[in-house]
Amino acid sequence: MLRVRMNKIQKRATIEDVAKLAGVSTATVSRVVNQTGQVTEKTTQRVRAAIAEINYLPSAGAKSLASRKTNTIGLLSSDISVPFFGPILRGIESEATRVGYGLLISCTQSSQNSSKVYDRYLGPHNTDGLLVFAGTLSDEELGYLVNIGFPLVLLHQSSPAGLSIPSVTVENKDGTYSLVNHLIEVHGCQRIAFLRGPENHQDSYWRELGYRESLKAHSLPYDPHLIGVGAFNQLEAYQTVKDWLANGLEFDAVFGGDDEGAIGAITALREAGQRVPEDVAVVGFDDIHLAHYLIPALTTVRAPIEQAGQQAVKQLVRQIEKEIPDPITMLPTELVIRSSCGCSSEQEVLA
Amino acid sequence: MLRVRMNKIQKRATIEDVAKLAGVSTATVSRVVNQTGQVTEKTTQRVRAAIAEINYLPSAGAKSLASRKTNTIGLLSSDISVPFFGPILRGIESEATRVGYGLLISCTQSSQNSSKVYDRYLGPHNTDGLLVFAGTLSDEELGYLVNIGFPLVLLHQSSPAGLSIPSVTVENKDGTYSLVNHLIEVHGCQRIAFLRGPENHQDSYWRELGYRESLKAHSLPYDPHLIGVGAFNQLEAYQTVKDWLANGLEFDAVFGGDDEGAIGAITALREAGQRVPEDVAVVGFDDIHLAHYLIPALTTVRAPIEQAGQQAVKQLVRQIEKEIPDPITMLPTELVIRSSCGCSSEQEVLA
DNA sequence: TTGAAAGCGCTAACAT
DNA sequence: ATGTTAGCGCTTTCAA
Repeated sequence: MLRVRMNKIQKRATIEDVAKLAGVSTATVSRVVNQTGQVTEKTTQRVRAAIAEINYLPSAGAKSLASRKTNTIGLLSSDISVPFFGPILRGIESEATRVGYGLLISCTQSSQNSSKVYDRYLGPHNTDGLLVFAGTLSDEELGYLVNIGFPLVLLHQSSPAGLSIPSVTVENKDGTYSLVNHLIEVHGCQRIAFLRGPENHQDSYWRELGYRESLKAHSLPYDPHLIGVGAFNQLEAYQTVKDWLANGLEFDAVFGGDDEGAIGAITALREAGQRVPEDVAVVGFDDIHLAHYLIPALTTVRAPIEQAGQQAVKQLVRQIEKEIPDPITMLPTELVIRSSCGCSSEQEVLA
Repeated sequence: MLRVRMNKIQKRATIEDVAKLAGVSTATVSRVVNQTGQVTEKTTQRVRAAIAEINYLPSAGAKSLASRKTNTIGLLSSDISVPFFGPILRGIESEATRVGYGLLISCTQSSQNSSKVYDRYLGPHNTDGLLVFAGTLSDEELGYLVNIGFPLVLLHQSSPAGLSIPSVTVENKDGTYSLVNHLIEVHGCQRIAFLRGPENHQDSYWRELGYRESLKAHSLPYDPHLIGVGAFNQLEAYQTVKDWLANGLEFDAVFGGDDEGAIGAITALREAGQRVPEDVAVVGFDDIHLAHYLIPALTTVRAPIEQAGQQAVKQLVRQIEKEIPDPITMLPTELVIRSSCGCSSEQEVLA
């Protein structure tokens, strides 16, 4: 008795129901729904009314079967919990919605079933194109997809040689260049240590380049002793700096490679009784939420992550619509000066 | 000349191609793909070989059209960038993948088109069920969906009266109760201020209840003057505490309502020259990433967010499979004691 | 401007 | 154990 009217297995309204109700053919309903072809204003009204009346919503499955288009894009990411995933997803979602695409997402621990393209969760069978985060698909898989003409955009990773897949990234080199310039020009740093990111990581590569170019631009020597493993990871950075300190390495600044690396460095420095920034300046990259709240607040580089997501979708949609995408989209970064470099920053905790 | 072999508009392999290649009927291919019905080992092999050879992947659209099942669940969220979105999404994604469902996500600024259920991005037309974050769907919309028998799970929000939609949340009351107990029992706090969260927010409600129960359990009076607006927001919390201080309100502890509120409180206290935790203890709720790094490190309450995501998917899938879901899933929280309450916490920056 | 009808690629009876 | 076949709900020529 508690389950009155529970058995309403009424199937959902179909285009045919609408057609019948409006007294037109399904073709006409399709025309007004998709705004394709000419339909009298009057007919259009009737159809719309019918649609509203029975709460009609076109079946996505039937639609894509008939039109060979899913109107959905896929996002492939290796780890959803990287700090900038939120902002980038936000950018992707808003842009996808804006241009009328659904967003299907999936995490993949890469290098597992690397060549089994055919049992992927995301692909030509359920999406019109894929946004591929760094490290989620092997070159082989990418090659396969490119080969069958499937739209792809690389995020935070440039295209493997051979395949020319459009990619969108941020200006790592420029950002680092400005950052290191600041250390040298404003704070007079002379021996700037650098905590390198993970091997084979594009960001690491370009940041190191920016670091070197800045040194060169100021006629400062590149000293390999000042280069260590940071791996974009607090603990590794901490260990490296601790070792440096134990070995008596001299330096007046540390670029952590990223903000996590900078935090690790600060921790090590502090444990060794060094003051930041008085004794050693420390800077990071990424401007994670936390950077703002550290004491001292971290000087770092900010990238327009959300825009990167939007751009990626734009480039992908271009391909889906058979237009030519930009081969590379490189978003500008911005220096965020706080206190850890030695600048005195205003109270910005509640900025 | 640069575009050799560009025109490969070869359409994707279909089940028929596989059938032909393997010398069987499409029904048999369907059987081996979906592991439904009996098929000889030998035939199975042939089919699998054919599938692998032409890289066959069943069209999702055709599949759902024929089977009336999308094998996809939808996630509706109002704001993708709340701090715990990462972990919860991670839980949702992993569980969805585990049970063989795709994940479609969409953000909705609620209270816009509130009743236009039929032009929603996510719904019965493209998903088998929806995970609904607090504040994304109006009661009316929820009612409509419940009414047509569409599987729903509420996240971080309990069911509106009338509709009995399964929900999964965390133990806000218990968590707060333990937290306040700690302040009273361990640190001897007597006048504990409370920064209330947003109006009509479920978390606010239960946290306040936990706060009051703890006071009562220790025969401490409930003083309305000690209750203020925190709104789960740094700035608001900051203002409130600043006002309190200006007005000479006396208190020996502040529960920020959440971690953001706690941060706002700490800022205000510090500006007024008060020391935390020596003069005033401050505690939060959520254990955001940042909590760990604050100075002093924030004592707070941690919820198993990722598990909440998993549970939500589990409950949703139960409904999709016509099983009975748990009406309410309440995940336990855990007290995280650091320094801001007055405890001396070990160095845990690199924990 | 509108309708009829042939698929789209798959599943699920029903046969065999 | 396997094949035949009738849809699933939509789009899209082609006619009218």
